[in-house]
Amino acid sequence: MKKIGIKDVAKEANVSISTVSRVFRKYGNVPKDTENSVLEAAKKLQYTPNIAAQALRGSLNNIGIVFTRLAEDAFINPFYSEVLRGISTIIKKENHYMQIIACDTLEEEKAEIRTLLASGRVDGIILLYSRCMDPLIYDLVKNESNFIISGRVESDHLLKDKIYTVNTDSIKDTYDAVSVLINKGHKKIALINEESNYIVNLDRMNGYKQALISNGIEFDEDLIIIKTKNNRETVNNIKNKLKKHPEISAIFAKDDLIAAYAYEAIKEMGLNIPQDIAVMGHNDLYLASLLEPKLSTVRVPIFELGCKLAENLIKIINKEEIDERHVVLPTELIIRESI
Amino acid sequence: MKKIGIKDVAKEANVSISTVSRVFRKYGNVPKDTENSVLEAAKKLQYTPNIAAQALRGSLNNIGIVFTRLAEDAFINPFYSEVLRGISTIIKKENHYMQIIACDTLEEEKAEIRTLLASGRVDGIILLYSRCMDPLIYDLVKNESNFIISGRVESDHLLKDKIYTVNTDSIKDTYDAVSVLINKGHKKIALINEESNYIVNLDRMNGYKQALISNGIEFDEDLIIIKTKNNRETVNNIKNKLKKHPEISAIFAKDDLIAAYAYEAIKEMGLNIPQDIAVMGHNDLYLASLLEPKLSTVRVPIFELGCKLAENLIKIINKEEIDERHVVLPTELIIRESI
DNA sequence: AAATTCTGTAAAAACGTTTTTATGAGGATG
DNA sequence: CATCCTCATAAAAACGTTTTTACAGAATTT
Repeated sequence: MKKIGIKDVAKEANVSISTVSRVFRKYGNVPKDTENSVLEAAKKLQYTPNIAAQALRGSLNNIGIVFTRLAEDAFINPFYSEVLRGISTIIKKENHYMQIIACDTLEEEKAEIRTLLASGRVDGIILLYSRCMDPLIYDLVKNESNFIISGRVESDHLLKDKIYTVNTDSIKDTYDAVSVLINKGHKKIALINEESNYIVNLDRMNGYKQALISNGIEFDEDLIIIKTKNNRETVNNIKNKLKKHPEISAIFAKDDLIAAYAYEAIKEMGLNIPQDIAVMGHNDLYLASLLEPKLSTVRVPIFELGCKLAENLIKIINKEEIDERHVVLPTELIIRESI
Repeated sequence: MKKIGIKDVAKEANVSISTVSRVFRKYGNVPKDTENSVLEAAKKLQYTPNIAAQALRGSLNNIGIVFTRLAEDAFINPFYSEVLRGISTIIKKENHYMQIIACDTLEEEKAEIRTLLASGRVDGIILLYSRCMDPLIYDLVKNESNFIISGRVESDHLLKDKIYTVNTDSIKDTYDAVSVLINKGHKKIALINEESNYIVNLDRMNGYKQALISNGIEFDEDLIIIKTKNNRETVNNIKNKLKKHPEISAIFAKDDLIAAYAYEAIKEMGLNIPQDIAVMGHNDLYLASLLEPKLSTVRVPIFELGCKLAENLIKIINKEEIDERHVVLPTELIIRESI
């Protein structure tokens, strides 16, 4: 089955190649009847413009979405699904396409992104994370690449005024959430966090600490639990911590998914939520209201986050004005049954 | 910043364009020292081949992944995340890329897929679903498009021998799962299913019916609950059904996510799982073991499903031999605490 | 009526590769 | 020493568009 191109349409319609092109590109200067005969010929031949040829003159209108961490972890958290949904909504409206990027190592990631951008496969990328002092950022800025970050960079980052982000105020969110626990009378509050090389996790820690301090509670390093890759291990770590510190009466989990592990640990120990231990999560995944008792958490407008990321990235690509370089979205404390 | 191309590299290395190309394409007939000077020049100039130009001669090496249903629903079920993870693993190994496709209407979907394939943006597509008598299938076969289906088509589908699928034996899985409930003594078993225009849902219904019949239990249309878009509504529908038929002692849910709604309904009614009502799910999402009590379910090798889909699609694209046109993956009954 | 502008279209250049064809220099063969 | 290979490379064609430039002929202005 021979591929049909603009040339065939031109022949069929008895016009030149350029006329066909200007009909499709809406270039103007083509009378109605000529346009009609071209359109008719195109329809008859089922003509679809070749995207590679178009891209050779312009762009593929592709944007890359970078899932970080090992590919293993990349898609598991429903958070990502929801961001994706937001991105997809905008991307489509703007006639762009989404390319998924998930790498196994940081080195691979950097090389892959470089190639993707340099080769023109994508016009820009969305980083769905923010690592501390990420060399990738420097690389991207140096190459004047189009990109936007979900999250934020260090407050004193040298390139802060050259990059774009969409974020929630993670420190304040955590501060508020932990404060609620404190106001309920909890004095010993454990924090379950993830690896500290992601800014968001630093922020959680920071908000947690500040809440304690500003309420006159001493920060105790030993009340921090770090989630490991092995879920069972995480549950056991939580149990051990609870055994070691029976005075712990509340837990703040960095993410609802992690809060679920806390639930598991607590229940396995025969304790009750919230009577024995209160639990607070973060993100308000749909999971939160399925847990028993229903999880109190911080609602993050994940879908809107995705939309804003896509919206602004496209503006960046088109060199349009962006009002806010660093967008901060509002969150909401959702109190359910777990505290 | 001027974009540098093969021409610049050629000039830098004092060779012709074709020599540079054959170095990169490993075409042979180029001595080590020439090769080295080309490579050096390329490195110095940070040359990356333009993907659009390459694609104009060959292909973009893109495959499209079609999420069906409204974009709203597309990404919510962790099932899709997991399939995606599998696909991504293979795709990368084969030096291909993934394009996400999610449409709002069937009409849009058909047009979009047609354009995507005809324009050369993607070389083939993976359909993450299988609709009954889907006109799209006919369209794809007629156009000799490369595609593969997650799921299966009707047993007597005219094009059955022209398409490729990867699936689990959904009828048998359901049959087995429901049989377990029956063997435990349950006689009135409700089924929570989804819209009947997807083959997988038909299969669930079919397996359910056959299990009943072969155990001498009469099928009762009124024990079927269809999930609606509104989650709260679904929970209420389940509650109403349980009130109307207090003799119901077990529920089989088409999907773990739906089983979670059953949990909610049962708990809100003050009943206990599994003492009052046993619940069985399907898919073994990570959610299943987080629910309280832990959900019994059918484990589907979702990751492997994704891998196989990608593997075979790439074979189809490369016109390689495929041993099985319709791959059926094994499943496993996981009995936890909910029955 | 001549000069100018406008319209509609064609021709051609350009995009950056890959691949086919051509070519010239040595080397081997008769 | 003429012929034929082989090797390394260059030149050119091709991929399918978009866009610039060119050019007739019609319409308008002077």
